[in-house]
Amino acid sequence: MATIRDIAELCSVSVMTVSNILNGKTDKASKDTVERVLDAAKSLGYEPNVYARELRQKNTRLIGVIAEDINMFTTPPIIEAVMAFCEENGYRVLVKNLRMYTRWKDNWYRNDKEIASVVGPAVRELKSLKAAGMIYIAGHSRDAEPFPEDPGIPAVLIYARSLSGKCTSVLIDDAGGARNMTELLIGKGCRRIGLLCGHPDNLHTIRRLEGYKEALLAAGIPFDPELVVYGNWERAKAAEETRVLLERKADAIFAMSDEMAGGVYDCLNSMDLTAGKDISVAGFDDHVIAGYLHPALTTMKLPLARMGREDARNLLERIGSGETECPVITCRCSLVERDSVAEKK
Amino acid sequence: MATIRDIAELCSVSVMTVSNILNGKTDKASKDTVERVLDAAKSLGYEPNVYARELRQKNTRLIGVIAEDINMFTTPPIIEAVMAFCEENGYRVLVKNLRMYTRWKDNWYRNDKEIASVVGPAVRELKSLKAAGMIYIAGHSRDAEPFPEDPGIPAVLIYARSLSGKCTSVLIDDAGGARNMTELLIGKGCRRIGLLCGHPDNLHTIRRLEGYKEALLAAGIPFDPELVVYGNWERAKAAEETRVLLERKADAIFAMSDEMAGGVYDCLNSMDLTAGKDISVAGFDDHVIAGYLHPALTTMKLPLARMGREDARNLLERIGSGETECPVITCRCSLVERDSVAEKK
DNA sequence: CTGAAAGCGCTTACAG
DNA sequence: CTGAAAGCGCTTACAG
Repeated sequence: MATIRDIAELCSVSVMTVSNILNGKTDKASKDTVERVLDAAKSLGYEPNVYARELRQKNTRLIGVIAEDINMFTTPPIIEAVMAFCEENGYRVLVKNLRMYTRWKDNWYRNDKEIASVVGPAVRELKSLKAAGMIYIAGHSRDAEPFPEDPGIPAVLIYARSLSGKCTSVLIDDAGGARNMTELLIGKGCRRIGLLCGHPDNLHTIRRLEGYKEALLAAGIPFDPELVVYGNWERAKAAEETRVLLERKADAIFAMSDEMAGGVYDCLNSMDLTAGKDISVAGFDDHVIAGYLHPALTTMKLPLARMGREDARNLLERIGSGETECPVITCRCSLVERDSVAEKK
Repeated sequence: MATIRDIAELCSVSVMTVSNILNGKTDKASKDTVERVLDAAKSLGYEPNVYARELRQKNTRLIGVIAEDINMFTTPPIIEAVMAFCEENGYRVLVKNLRMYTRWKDNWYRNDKEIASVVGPAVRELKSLKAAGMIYIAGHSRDAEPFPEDPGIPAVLIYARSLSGKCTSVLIDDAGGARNMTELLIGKGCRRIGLLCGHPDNLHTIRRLEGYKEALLAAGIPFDPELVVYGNWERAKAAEETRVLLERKADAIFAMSDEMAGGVYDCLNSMDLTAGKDISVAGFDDHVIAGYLHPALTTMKLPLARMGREDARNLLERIGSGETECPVITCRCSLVERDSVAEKK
């Protein structure tokens, strides 16, 4: 590996001139020298030694990403977008995977103390690596404070809301997505839209419920609490709750996740009913399964890539500007119409 | 951040004594000193400066992972397993995502030159980071040489086969998986098993076809080339080919991927036929969609986590031992029986 | 059992 | 426009 010194010797200049030129401070040297140094660097295949540079400088070009679980279907598209943006802007990205799901199955998000015991070391490692910024990708929306001791560097939360306001938060427009889906259903003539929710205390649940109510209100349809049932984001429970909704004469079922919509289909199948024919069914997420359910599921697509990009953009901006204001950024979902919602006869 | 020097001053010893002790060379110091230094390190919250260490040492504790695309469903579980194993053994993992799919859609694996133009910089970066080892995660099986110029450090390929033998290759036992699935089908009484393949020149295709033939041979069933059709791993084409297979009186359809099995279901649905009732259908992968297809799809689960672990294990072993022999490691699939295969009446 | 010195490859004031 | 010197935090021979 060629070093700055090799270049200096080759060009008969000092290492610091080379350093200056390589760092773009070309006004400090004559055009001739600049050219000779640049040529030499190229011909020697010079690559700066990251360790030497970062040891000396206080600021690195490293962004640390902490993902609660890269096996959750929402995480890889976000990471991909974050990496793309950061790398285009000359930052390296280091991903730490907390493996929450493997560790504790579904129970992990109930236990903030255990989470802290896993997040802590990851944050410490990134700080000892002198990361210029940190991105925390939560598995789902909630109020969270992954950096209890002030991170000390710009930080962004995706999918979670920071209570302290010390991090930017990037969130899904849950209310808007649910409102739009409910409007679609109303437009098709549905009047008794059953809402199959996730856990009651979950932020996605709360916001999507708001959106549902807004749409009803705007259409002048009275809100009937009987038509709102709670599941646990899982397929099996969703199938059970579907039966309840059907007994209550729902003429459409809007599930808050595609996996739960899978449960709705299970129930319909067992009763020889068909989505989009006997009853309209809608999901949320645009998970891969949506297109393979039969009939294909109409759903709201999560703006994962956009969230990743907005997130990285905000972070790099704050790193560059020293801005300390941390906004809450909300990204819109988009409707994907397939075959499970039909005009009501 | 506390440094080695702070500890030295606090304990009134030299920095090198501290360095020795912190690196486990405790035989070079008195028990008393060891204890005092360790205590001081803990109370100061000492974290070694990675940059300083890696600058000085030739060997780092960094494993570089290059993924062709982390959005492929096979990749995250592999990365997760790799990270888990490496971190348990004190290695950091840096993931580079090549974003092949985003760049070139489905065409990327046909163009080795363009691939090289993207892989090259990633490899160079990892080498300039002095990675102790490299892992390349391909999107699918093929003969590949991601490190055309000798990597110079231990390297492992997942999902691809190295022709040069300069990398360990970790592969799926495609032949075994296909053999087992075919045996299952034969055991259920099927005699005309239609095989819905991927691209003809693809390694998965070739090996799974072998396994299929082996099972037929063992059962004394003559191989009928009419029952083998080729798709392109995609759903739509698979639906078309299913029709061909049905015309040729297949009594079961074994699709080489779950996504193609989705196409089989599309065709059956359009003809009012049901998998597991009118005809047996089997897939390969155990992709999430398998459980949401209706009836749920019987398939072969890919050993992704095991591949990741075996891979990391081999790499760390070779880093530790200096062993240069590069084995080809094959991991078995496991059968997941659901509802799409039934006893033939 | 312990330490003084050199050096990894770079950047940062400072001087000329 | 150019350079000599110091130093980032650590480890590596070498000496005592």
